[in-house]
Amino acid sequence: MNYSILESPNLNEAAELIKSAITSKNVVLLIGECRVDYEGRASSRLEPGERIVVIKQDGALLVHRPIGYSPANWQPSTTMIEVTYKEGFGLVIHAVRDRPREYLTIVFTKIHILFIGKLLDPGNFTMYIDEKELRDVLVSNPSLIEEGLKVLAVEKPIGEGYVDIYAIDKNNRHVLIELKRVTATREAVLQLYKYVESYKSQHGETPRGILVAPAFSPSALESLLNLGLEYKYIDIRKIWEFVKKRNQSKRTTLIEFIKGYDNAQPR
Amino acid sequence: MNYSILESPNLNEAAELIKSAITSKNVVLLIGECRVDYEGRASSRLEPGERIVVIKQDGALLVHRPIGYSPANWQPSTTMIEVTYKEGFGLVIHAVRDRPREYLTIVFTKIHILFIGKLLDPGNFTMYIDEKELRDVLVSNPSLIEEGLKVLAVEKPIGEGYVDIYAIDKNNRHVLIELKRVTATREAVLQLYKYVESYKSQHGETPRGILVAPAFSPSALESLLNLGLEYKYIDIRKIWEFVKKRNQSKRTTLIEFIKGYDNAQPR
DNA sequence: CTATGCATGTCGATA
DNA sequence: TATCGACGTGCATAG
Repeated sequence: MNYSILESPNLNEAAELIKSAITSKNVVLLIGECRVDYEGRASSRLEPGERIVVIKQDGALLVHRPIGYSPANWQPSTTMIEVTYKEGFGLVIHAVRDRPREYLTIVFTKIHILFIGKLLDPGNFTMYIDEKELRDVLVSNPSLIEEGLKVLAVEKPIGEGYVDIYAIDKNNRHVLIELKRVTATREAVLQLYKYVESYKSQHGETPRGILVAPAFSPSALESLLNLGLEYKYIDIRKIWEFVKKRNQSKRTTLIEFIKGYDNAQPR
Repeated sequence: MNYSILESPNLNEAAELIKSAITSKNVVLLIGECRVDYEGRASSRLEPGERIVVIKQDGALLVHRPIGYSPANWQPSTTMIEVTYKEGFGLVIHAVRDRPREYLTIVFTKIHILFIGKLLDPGNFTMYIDEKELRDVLVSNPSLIEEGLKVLAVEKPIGEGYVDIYAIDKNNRHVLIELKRVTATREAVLQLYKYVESYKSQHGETPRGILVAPAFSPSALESLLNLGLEYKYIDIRKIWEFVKKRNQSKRTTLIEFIKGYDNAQPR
């Protein structure tokens, strides 16, 4: 990695370095005292304090306070960034986003650390189970939902939306299935209900509606009952087994590897 | 700020430093070559590459790639973090979250930069227009929605939820108002519909339902029509004027200040 | 390009 | 503590 790091740089000098770093698509990382204003969909002000600011190679910008997952302020990657030094004022970073039109202004009065570098990150990122993958597994193995179920369509347009799985049961009754990878709430039930109602008015036939999820909130269960809908628990671990099989799973996960490597690992 | 920074530290030494840094609630920032595995609600693997890892004072952890707003992997603040050095393997960071149970494992094979420091960040963060503020403005100025409207309640419980504004119109008809600060989708319409239906079954009287938003998706408009609900555009800029008045607006925003300071500022 | 729905969403408020 | 809904949600995908 090509990088340079400065401690307590002169703000004027820092401005020049950051400018050219952004032009040449380097990552810029600043740790220091700053304040931040934002105007756009909302409007906010962050009073002075010590923070970490990251400007990424694609113009994404993050202002991180010393606690919390989410940045206090930010700008996604579709951003024009402008850096200037204003005598007696500070180092000013303007980040402007086009759609929606949003302005972010950071003023640094003191920089402790300035890092500039080009990060080489060719590593692949793979997500093993998202909702799509869950759906694929259930479509390939509909008996995980119910014996004798036959899938007729996936993401079938019903009214204004798309039902995750459209199937027919062993009694030749049509079934609309809504999937949730996480705990299903009342919202999910209402979505399914909407599909069932749309289907009814379109086909003059009342289909079964099944909400499939690893867990259900009490209000979801209540709504299901009220609306005459069904539900089915699925075990996400069981799904994993299928995913692993599907992926031929020749590799061990890193976590398993480490567990094997050090059984004394405290937990 | 109290901090220390090391370039290309020995991994073993780094592990010790990071351990005590976490114990003493410092921010830890690493730039180097690592790989990451995650297992929890989903499951992912990130192959080796150069990244920025931040461990915050509350245990929040972020793995940032050189592009993009969002971290490739992360763990929110309710996390136990464990750091070990494994000879011939690397510096291992385990972050375990309790509910939901999730594991994040980072293995560094090379650290370019190790920053450890206690960030002092007392600065207040203020959001000037969020949905609450929008609601407050409309409650104080219901004529922005409709002439002759009188607000009866805010966040009134209806059935299983809360309608943003409950009012009565100039013809003494009750009105349920759902607010959106951004483009209203079909979801918002369904939410409003749910309130109207609940209200009807509770009071035996059909209230008007108005969806108030700065913009509406086509499907939202269609649903509104189908369900016999009304809608009203609001101009977010207009709302801002009211908010500014409400805040007495004695201060100039930082952005305005800078605009005034440097009119030659290119844009 | 817009509309739609998922997300390891996160976060805060509330019952 | 669990649930619910907002979010400057961001983001990918489909039409």
